[in-house]
Amino acid sequence: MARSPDLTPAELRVMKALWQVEHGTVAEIRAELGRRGQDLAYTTVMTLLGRLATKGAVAVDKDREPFIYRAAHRRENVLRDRLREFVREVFDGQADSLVLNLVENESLSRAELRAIERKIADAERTLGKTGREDKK
Amino acid sequence: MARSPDLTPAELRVMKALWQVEHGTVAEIRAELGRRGQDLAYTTVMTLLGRLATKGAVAVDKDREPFIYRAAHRRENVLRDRLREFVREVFDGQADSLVLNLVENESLSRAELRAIERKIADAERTLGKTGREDKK
DNA sequence: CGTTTGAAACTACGGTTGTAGTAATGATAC
DNA sequence: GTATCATTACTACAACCGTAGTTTCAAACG
Repeated sequence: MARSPDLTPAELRVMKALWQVEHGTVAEIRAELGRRGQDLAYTTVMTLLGRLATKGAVAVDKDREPFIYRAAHRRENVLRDRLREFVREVFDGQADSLVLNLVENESLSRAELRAIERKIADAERTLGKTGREDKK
Repeated sequence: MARSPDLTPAELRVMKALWQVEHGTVAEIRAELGRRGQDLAYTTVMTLLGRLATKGAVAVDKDREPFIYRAAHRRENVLRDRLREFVREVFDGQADSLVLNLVENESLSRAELRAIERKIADAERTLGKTGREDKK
């Protein structure tokens, strides 16, 4: 299912700027990065975009100049994959342990906790509907 | 409060082996890594332990030879810090968004969801007790 | 047209990471 | 006590990362 490519931290920051602007030229993406407190030389942004293009993380429209860049993967999918990876590498796949960690160490406001409770209720209902049972 | 040092993926794997064995020689740690499917040359493990020692992530007892290594930070603290970092870098600090992501994308069994609900209830009670209000 | 200019392409470079080989050294086994 | 073995110390090295400079080129200006 078209795994989203591995991104370095700097590359991820570029992707975020790109998701923000939807699509744009190097200059525009650079400007967005600047707005986010990440000031990079024009050529640095080019280098990063070039690397991202090589990885297939961004698509480049070279018909018009300056080239127009656009993300090749949806933000939510990339974040989902990163999270999966993180859960595996750091929490040995124990997603629940990660969540408990967050719930216990402040990190979440009351409203956020409520929102999560709601989602959990939904998720449990879905599990019930599909007859899915507990793992292991 | 003594931030735990930055660890590369390979270094983290060594730390995990170390936490598992509590303390040990290079050979012992290497064996534990092997048990976890991570076969490395003896000297590679040494190199990593050396780097970790330089960073202050492990303490070395050089009184007896072979040296005895031991983690300088508690596992839970290191994981907590890694998680914090991850939430910031990938989810822009939106811990709730991360959790929702997990709850929505399978990842959690029914039992795990229940456990989380319990923890949330606890957390909300604590928030109430301390009179802490929602952020923002 | 010759020149400036904006952008793309290519090159660079020091630091980190993962992995390990070689050298030195001290303890061990005969 | 000398050959062997375990351990540590030092060195290596290619790939990757973050950052950016230099070169090239084509269009736009005047």
